[in-house]
Amino acid sequence: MKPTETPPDTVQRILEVASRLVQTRGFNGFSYAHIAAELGVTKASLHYHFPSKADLGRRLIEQYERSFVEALAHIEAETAGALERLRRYMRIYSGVLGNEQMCLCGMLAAEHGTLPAPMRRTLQHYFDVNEAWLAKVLEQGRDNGDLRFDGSPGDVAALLLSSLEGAMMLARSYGDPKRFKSATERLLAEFGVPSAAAARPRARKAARR
Amino acid sequence: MKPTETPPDTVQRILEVASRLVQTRGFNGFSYAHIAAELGVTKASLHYHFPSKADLGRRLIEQYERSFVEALAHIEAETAGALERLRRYMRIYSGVLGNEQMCLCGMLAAEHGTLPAPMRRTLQHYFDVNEAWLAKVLEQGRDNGDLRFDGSPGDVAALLLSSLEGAMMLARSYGDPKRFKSATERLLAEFGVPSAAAARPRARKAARR
DNA sequence: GTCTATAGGTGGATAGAC
DNA sequence: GTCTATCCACCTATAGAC
Repeated sequence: MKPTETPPDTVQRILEVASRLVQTRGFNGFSYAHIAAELGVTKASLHYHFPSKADLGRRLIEQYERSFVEALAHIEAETAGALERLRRYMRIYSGVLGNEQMCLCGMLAAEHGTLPAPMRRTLQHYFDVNEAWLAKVLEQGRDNGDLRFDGSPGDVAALLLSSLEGAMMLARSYGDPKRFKSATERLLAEFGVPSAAAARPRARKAARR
Repeated sequence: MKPTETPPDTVQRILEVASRLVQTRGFNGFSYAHIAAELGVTKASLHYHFPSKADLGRRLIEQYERSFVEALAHIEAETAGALERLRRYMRIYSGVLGNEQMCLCGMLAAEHGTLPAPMRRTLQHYFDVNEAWLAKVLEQGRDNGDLRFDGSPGDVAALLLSSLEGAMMLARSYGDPKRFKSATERLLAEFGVPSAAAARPRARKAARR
């Protein structure tokens, strides 16, 4: 039995609203006043749960990373092929963009120059975890023949992650999610699979010139 | 002879400092006070040249786009091959990143949700111009055999631009320009040239598995 | 064109009552 | 835990002297 936990969990509600605000307006574009207004509480009570904004920011990243790690575990449990896993990975970002939001950490990466040091370190960790997961999937896929690419899995993972973040940013700026979809499909086709994406390896190359 | 122009040009000096501030701290991360302090003038005199911050922001984008258009013209004048033009294009961004700065417009794209409407429109135009130039180079390169890629030049241009912006953002966040270099080389190799990059078309593909 | 001075607002953060 | 009240730093912007 739970002893005396707050049932709807104030902390969680604050984090949810704050996360959405950062993902739409950026860390320097939202304030305690915004959160307070949306939740119908005062700024002071927010400071009770999150003493400083740097504190709030750090915990936002930590929660975001946790939810990502969970999602990645689900992907590994529910899919077998490397290509399908990459697809699912990209679909996570698709979902974020569908809500007209930017990836929390992509947004913070842009604001890196003004972030408190603790947030920078936590942010780094998020990217490291993502890149490591992608590299693992890429390597396994290459080794069992699902995927084909040149160079190290780590380098490809880094480019993949960068491209996804950039594509989200531009697609959101254009207000056109199709831009993101187009980018992900091409990335999968180029890096992932000269075999599976087109069901006929050379057919599409013939479309050149 | 020049009649009575302000020699070091106050407006230009303001724009230069402001641009650097936006590219390192973001539009919501700098203030008139920052510029004033660096130039040794007062905030009030800045407002004389740029009445509102939205005004300043819009003119920053316009100037950034102009300098880009000039650079693109130089590239077209000095190089012939599509691949070399793409390389030169990427080198522009490399130079920006080398100063530990983000692309002005990539930064603003992240902050899109909080930008004044006039800035949003001007920003869009910058991306349109870049994408159009890239698409033109890609199409010409494909038609004369310099480049090979599937799909429309426009789609590839969009991915290329997105990937570059994303790669800049992440590389700057990691404080590691090599991450950007690695990304651009791979992009050139994948999209640009199964022939020129490796001087031996199939050799690198053979490195799979 | 640049200054001083200031308006009017919002930022993050704290003290202390309830 | 949440409130009222308040602090002080900073923000964008303007008025008016020089």
